[in-house]
Amino acid sequence: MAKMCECLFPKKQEEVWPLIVTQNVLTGRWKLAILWFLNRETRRFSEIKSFLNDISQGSLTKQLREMEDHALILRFVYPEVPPRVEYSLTSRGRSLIPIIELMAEWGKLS
Amino acid sequence: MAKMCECLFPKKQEEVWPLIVTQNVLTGRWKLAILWFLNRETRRFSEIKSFLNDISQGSLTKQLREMEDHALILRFVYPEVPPRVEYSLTSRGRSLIPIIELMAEWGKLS
DNA sequence: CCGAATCCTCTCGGATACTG
DNA sequence: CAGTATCCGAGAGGATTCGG
Repeated sequence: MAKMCECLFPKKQEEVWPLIVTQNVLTGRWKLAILWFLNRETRRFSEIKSFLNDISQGSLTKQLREMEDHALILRFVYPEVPPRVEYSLTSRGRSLIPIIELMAEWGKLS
Repeated sequence: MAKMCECLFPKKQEEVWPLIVTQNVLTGRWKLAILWFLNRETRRFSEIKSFLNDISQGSLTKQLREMEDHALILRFVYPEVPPRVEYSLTSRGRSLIPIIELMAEWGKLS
């Protein structure tokens, strides 16, 4: 979404804060699609990358890190060579799925 | 959201298109807040501006134009001097409110 | 295979000044 | 009061290279 950000609203607009919180968490070019994709099942880095087939490795890493920081996804590194890394939704991340689905619904009808 | 954009997914990922459509429509620093605000009632330009009290006139105009282009809001100009302009949700815009509310809910609990 | 580090580009949004 | 026109800076995201 263009940019969703860390805006501060004054006291009297406190009611919109929660909305902005969610906006900030979901802001990022690929995050919605990633959530959508991980909802199906746990996925490897390379699987996500090929699903979003226009994304660069660097960008994907950034998006995943941010989502991990926001506690939306879990990162598990297998102690293997070559490395294998799997990403899955946390319960917090999974709690965003209803929003994703509503958005998908809306987009279908539009 | 940071940037929500006009990504093209290949055939096999067609299922995410609708999600991306919605993302594109909602992308923009102030759009969610504006939808939230206009849902209460029709508002004048200056009312919206003071609600989002950090926004500049130019930015507000841009956001509103985009939303108008996406047919989310309606713009009505009163033939007066000085000008008075009111913005309201279209039914299409109103159909986004459930999403907004879910997001607000989520932000409250987080 | 996955990711860190750089560099680079481009777009969004803010600041400012000006108009009817 | 509402809007347009310009200019500008910040930061998101892409490309590339290197490394474990």
